[in-house]
Amino acid sequence: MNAPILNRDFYAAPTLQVARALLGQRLVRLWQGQRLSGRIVEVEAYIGREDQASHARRGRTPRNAAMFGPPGHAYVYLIYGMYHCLNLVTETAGFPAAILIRALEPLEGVALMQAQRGQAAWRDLLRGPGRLCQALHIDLSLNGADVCSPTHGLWAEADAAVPEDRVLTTPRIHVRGDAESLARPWRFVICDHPCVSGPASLNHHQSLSLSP
DNA sequence: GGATCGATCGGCT
DNA sequence: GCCGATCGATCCG
Repeated sequence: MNAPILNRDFYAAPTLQVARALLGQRLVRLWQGQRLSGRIVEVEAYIGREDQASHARRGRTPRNAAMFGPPGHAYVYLIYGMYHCLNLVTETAGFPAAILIRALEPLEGVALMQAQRGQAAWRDLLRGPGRLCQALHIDLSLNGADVCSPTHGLWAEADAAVPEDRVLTTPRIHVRGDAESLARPWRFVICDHPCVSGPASLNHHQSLSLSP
């Protein structure tokens, strides 16, 4: 009696809405018959060709083709020659949009994931887009995989809802682009969650020091 | 064909 | 905070 797998309609919606709705849901990887999973605590949206921080800014290429495909599929790419990043494709075929999964709170298969990640501490196990792909055995073989069915061993399940006052939006981190793209608050995190990979709360000291 | 670069991470100063 | 690892995709000529 597992929770239902999030379906195509869930992903075939405005990307910012999907990004917000993914917080709190459970990302599941079936690996050699074992469930590895974590709660989604940090995501980033990449929307359209006008988004200068998106891989789709220069149009469709072999690497980013999945972003232009139908919703509810994975877009996985290799970065810095050593890590992978997982995105979930949104909206409609032909329009490039996806959500980068940046961090998870470990739930199931913790010992197996730790074995895969050099016995990383619980808090660091899935904290970061490269780390979570390593722990969940996600690589280029999953690029384009349908995540609306259990077929490829990767999907998201309905789980705990996150109340509005627990959600923080910030600009995306570690990205390049024009000032407009960099300013967009398209990063969504669960406020103050220990497994978030970047700023997880508004910094009161900074706010105070910036005030006259 | 060759040069450059990156939605990262871990180790070190 | 800074630096190097490491390699496929992309861009330039």
